[in-house]
Formats: sequence, structure tokens, C-alpha cells
Amino acid sequence: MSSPGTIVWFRQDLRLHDNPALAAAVARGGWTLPVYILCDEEEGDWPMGGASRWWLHESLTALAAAISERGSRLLLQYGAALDVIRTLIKRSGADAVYWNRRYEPAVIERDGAIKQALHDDGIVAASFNGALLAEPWDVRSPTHQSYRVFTPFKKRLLECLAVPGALTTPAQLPGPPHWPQSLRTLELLPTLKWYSRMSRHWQPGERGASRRAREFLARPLSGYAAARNTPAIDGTSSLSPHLHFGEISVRQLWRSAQSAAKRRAAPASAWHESTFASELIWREFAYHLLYYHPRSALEPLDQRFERFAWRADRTLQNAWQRGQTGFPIVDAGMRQLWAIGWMHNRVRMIVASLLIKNLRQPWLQGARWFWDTLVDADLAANTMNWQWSAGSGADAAPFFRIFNPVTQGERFDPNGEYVRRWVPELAGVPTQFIHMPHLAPSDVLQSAGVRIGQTYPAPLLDLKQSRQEALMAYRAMRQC
DNA sequence: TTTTGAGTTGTTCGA
DNA sequence: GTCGAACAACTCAAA
Repeated sequence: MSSPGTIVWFRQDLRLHDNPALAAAVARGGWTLPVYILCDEEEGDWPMGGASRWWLHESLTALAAAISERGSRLLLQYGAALDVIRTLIKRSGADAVYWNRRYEPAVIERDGAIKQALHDDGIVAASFNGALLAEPWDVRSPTHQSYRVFTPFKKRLLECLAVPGALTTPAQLPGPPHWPQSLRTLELLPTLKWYSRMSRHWQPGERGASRRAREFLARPLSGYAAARNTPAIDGTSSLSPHLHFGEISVRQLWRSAQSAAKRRAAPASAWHESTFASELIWREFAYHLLYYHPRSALEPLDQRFERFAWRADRTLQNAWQRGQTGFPIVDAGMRQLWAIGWMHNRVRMIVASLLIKNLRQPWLQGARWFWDTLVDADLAANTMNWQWSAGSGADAAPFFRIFNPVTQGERFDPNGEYVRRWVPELAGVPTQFIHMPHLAPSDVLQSAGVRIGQTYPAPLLDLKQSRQEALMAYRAMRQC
């Protein structure tokens, strides 16, 4: 009789350390067959965007190398996942398929169907939690309700949280007696090499993820709350793309950050109250919301916003996308996004507010642009945050929280360093005017080499007036 | 069932 | 320059 063989289906868990599906497959004994399957048609309305595809390419390359160091191979396949898996079972003789769960509505549905079909085939099919501190359905109120407000969600999660110890990285991965064929490439890279700057900025893969986590946790967490709001400095964790692709285990990160906090002699409660712990729980909350509100990726959570008077205008959207709005902090953010596939969180809120409130463009347009351009594009986080910005999501604060890009720039980029880095044509503008060059005296502009409307755009609109119009549109929506 | 307290991230205006 | 109130009431979660 042949030894048991387990297909390990990698998805958004591109790591060997603390990987529940992989560890369970190894613990089962016999051999394992690692595979990644690309299938855009099974991602619902959200096939992976360009920046994510570049990241995935790099991450799969890193994973394949790590797997081959352990005497095995990573198969690459394209096509309907069930068909691919059934073919692999036939060619290899595997009797089980293990994977770590994903939580996007379309994927939940597909995975459920695959699990059922494999059971019917007489194959063992098992899924694991490799992506979250707690499953979305395990964090519920005493009356089994889901949550729509962060603070009670966090409180409940901390009450029921039990983070298990890390699972070790397998030293060896015995392969099947017969290797099915693999595609040589998934053709994830674009023909135009716009990703060269991203390559210099990021190190996708498990090694890059743990290096970044180590660097981040070497700093005092106490400075994080303030540092994360200053876009000119490297004050955020920058772990979002690594977490999205599962190159680092969030449970491992939780434990490491917790012990780093303890090593600094902080009282026991300090970790749970730290801003970084909260940020990790915000990620959990986003998954919780998407799980219980699967339509929220496309529709406003607050249905009154179905009748909000958006004024869809491609010209305005294009100016926003290209970083040509005439508001320096906004343009800096949009250009940073385009250059490195990532934008500082504080700036994400500012650009979203301008698009939604001042330009009054539908939040879904912003969500789609971010989806295509962010290396950390994540359906749960992207949905929650865009809905939050629109005022249609899980947020008690109402629509009238409208960011002023000049005020925000002066508060969070007081020296204009971030603006000058990403909007080089403004480099010579004195700090006093860096966030409102259109209001600078003409002699100041001249010596800075700036001609408004020519070397740098005039503001797309009047902030005060567009703010009033947005508030009026909001009032009108509520009244009918 | 009813009541009570509270809710990520803001801006503007006027004293 | 600083500070509190107004924005506009509403929904959620828990007691």
C-alpha cells in the first residue's frame, strides 16, 4: 500500500513557518505536494490588481526557493481550482488536500464547494486558520451577535483570544513518487517594467517579512502612535503586504510584539492597550465585517448612501489618480502609491477624503484604484477603510468629518519633507507655503521655479465651497 | 424590554 | 494663540 500523500494548497499563506495547513500535512506523515493555483475567474469582482501580481510573483519565487531547500518543489498551476486539484490527485495519488482559509465572499463560496466535492470523491479535505488571530465567527457578543463597532469588538476579542505557540518550519518536505507537471511561470509580470522601483523598495517573501518585523520590533513601541502619523518618516510597520500574502503569521507577530513590549518592562496591560495591538485588531475587525456583510465590498453598509448624490466625473478621478489635484499632500500620496505600490496610512485618509467629500466621487472608484495599485490590497481592509472614509461604513462619526488637505499637511508634514520627496517640482517652495503653493506670493513662486497651472496644477476646486456642497448633499440624502 | 453610555483618525467658528 | 461648542442626531452594545 502506498504512503499517504497530502496536497498543500498555498493561497495567501506564502510561508513555511507557523503555517497550520503545512504543519498538519507534515504531521499526517507520508509525502506532501505543494501547489499554488492562479484563477482570476474565481475571485469574484476582485481579480488581483497589477501591483499585487508583481508582489505575488516575487513571493512565489521566494517560497519556491524555500521549498526546494527542503528537498521539494512548488507546483504552479493556472485554472479552475477544483479541476486542477482533481488532476493533481489523479497524477500523484494524493489522498488529502489541506489549505489555510481565505475570507473573501466569492472565495468562501468556492472553497466550500471544493471541500464538498472532494469529500464526495472520497478525499480528505481540511482547512485551517493561518491568517487571523481569531476566526470571524468566534468573536461574537454573549447573545451571538456580530459586531459593527470596533471598541466592543476589540474587548470581546481580547476576552476570548488564545494565541497558540508557533508551529515549526518543516526541515524536510518529502515529495510524491510521481511529480505532476508544473507551469514554468504564471505570467504575473507586466510587459512594461514599472515595478523596478518597487523591487528596490520591497523584499517580498517570508525572509523579507521577518526581517521587516524584526526591524520594526527593535524600536520602542511607545513611539509608534505618534511616528505612524508622520508620513515623512518610516514610522509605520510596513508589514501590510507581508501580512496580506501570509508571509508572516499574524499570531507570530502578535507574540513577538507582545514579548518585545514586555522586555521593555511595560506593565502587563500595556501591550493590549498599545496602538500596534489595536492596529492588528483593526485588521481582524475588517475580516469580521466582510464576513458578516459580504455585500459591503460593492455596496454601502449604510444603505441610505445608495441615494447619495455622487457626481461621477472621469476627469476629476484621473487628476486624483495621477497626483495632479493641486493639493500637495494629496498629490504626494498618489504619486507615492504609483511609485512603490504603497501609501502612508495618514495620507490614505487625506486622499480618500478629498476624492469622496470634496470631489464627491463614488468611494468604490477609489477602492478600485487602490485595489489595482496597492501591493497590500486586501479586500477586507480596503472595503472597511473606504466605507469608513465615505461615512457609509462601520463608524459612529458622521459624514461631516471632512479632512482639509492644507491643515492636515501642516499638522502631519510640518516641514514639507514628504511633499518635496514625492512632488519634486515643489522642492524649492518655502515651508510656509509648501502645502498651499497656489497662495504663495508671485516672487516666492518665481524664485522656487514654480508656475501654478504650468509646472504644478492649480487646485482642482475650492476647499471651502466643495466642503459646503458635500455637507448639503449629505443633508439631502438623509432627508429623503 | 428599556435604558444608558459611548463611539479611530476632523474642521470651523467665535469667544 | 487656545479652547469649547457645533456640526446632527444615530446606532450599537451591554446592563
